[in-house]
Amino acid sequence: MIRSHQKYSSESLQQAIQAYSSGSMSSVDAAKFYGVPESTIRNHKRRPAMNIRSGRPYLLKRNDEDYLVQLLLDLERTGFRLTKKKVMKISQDYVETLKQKSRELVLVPSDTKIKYEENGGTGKSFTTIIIAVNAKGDVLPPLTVYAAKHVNNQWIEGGPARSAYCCTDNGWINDEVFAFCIHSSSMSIDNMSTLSNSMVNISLSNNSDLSSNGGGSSSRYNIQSTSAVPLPTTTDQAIQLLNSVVASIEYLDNENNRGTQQQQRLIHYDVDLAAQNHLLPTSVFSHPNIYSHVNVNQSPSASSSGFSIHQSPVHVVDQHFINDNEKFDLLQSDRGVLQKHTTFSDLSLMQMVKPVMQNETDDDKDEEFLVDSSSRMYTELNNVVLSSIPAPYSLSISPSHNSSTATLSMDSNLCLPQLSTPAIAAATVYNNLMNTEPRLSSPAPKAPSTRVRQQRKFDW
DNA sequence: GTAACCTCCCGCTAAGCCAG
DNA sequence: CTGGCTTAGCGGGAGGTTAC
Repeated sequence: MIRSHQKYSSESLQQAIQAYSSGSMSSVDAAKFYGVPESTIRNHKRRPAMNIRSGRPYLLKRNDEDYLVQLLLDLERTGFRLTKKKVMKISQDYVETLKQKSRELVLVPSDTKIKYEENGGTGKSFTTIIIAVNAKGDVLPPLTVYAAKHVNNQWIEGGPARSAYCCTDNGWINDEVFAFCIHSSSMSIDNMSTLSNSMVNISLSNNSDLSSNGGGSSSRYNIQSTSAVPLPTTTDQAIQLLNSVVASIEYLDNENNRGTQQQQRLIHYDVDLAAQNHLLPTSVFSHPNIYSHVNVNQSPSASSSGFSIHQSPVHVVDQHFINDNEKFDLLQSDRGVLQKHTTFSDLSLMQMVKPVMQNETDDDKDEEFLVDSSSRMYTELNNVVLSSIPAPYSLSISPSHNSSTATLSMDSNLCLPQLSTPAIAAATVYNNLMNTEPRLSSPAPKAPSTRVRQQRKFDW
């Protein structure tokens, strides 16, 4: 028999149950009067806990569900990047809270906040802090890149003056942020940028017309011209002050577990190989001039900054011939012509990062970060002498040092993990660099690894 | 690889039926 | 008339399938 399902209203059923329960009507009379099946009326009297509806019960009441939705929307508006996992976690906690029979109400100050995430949770939520130091020792104000949609005002508290803040989806720098960094620093970087194993000659302008000049579709800045000069890997590692990964990446693969020491030995092997070929020094900053293969001269007409690099011994490499698979780590000069080679360090580094990235994908498909921070070790550059090259005054954002050299001193008392916010961490490092008096010294042995890259920490 | 869609199962209520 | 049994219908969730 096909049943007609619930053609009456909930109010009619409630009134019928009330009439039957009070004894004013029999179930038959109430069924006829309110149009509700008599068995349904009797069922509700027999089981008062029954709900008036069909199907499985909802997990949340309408009001509770609306509140949860509003909460998530508010979090998004405040710049909190919500991933699927975080939404699930918040919802689960919310449901658990509602399930508690006794909900305690407390009175707290209006500025009391809930610490949702500490130390990045899984260690994959990073905040990038970029403090640029040129070879002369000039320091640019920090750029802090948060993994969020909008910069929260609380995130910039304690940061140094003139520092810049921005957001990306994953907290890593990208092309747009790089251009923003350069633009916000109000500096002309003509002929003065060293990136990823190459010295890149970039000229930027804030041109809104991108299509006419081949600019990137997503970039607001127009790179007018570029050229690259190959540099050794060691140069790149030394100049990347805050992210100097000295390949101390441990193998996670048990079968190929070699450990940190072996990785460092491999790097040393790479450096020794370069030394045998009479190439650039093993320790870049210990060399009198890191651009020993490049004649750096003042040129009043070469660019607006009056600074140019004459690179007669080095062939300018067209950027279009550079791709991710080609590195310019070794420059063999014995034949009179510099040639590019993919070095052992590149190969080993790629082999090390690959399993980490694979594990990352398996462990957490929701997150966007590719490298597990727990498998990376960062090495500070302690008491490293920055060699001098002539630089235009326009590049000197900080008070210029009269000396031709500056010592980059990273104090061991910079307890970055104990700092509360990335902005304060940036201020600590930045102020330390600014207050360091230049002095000549030989490179000191590398200090024990310290994670300079501060994990995102919410402590509001 | 991922999102959308479909199917099946399960929990719950609605409703018909019957015996007392 | 009432209580109890049985089954249909509703809706959520898990897992599989399919399309992009």
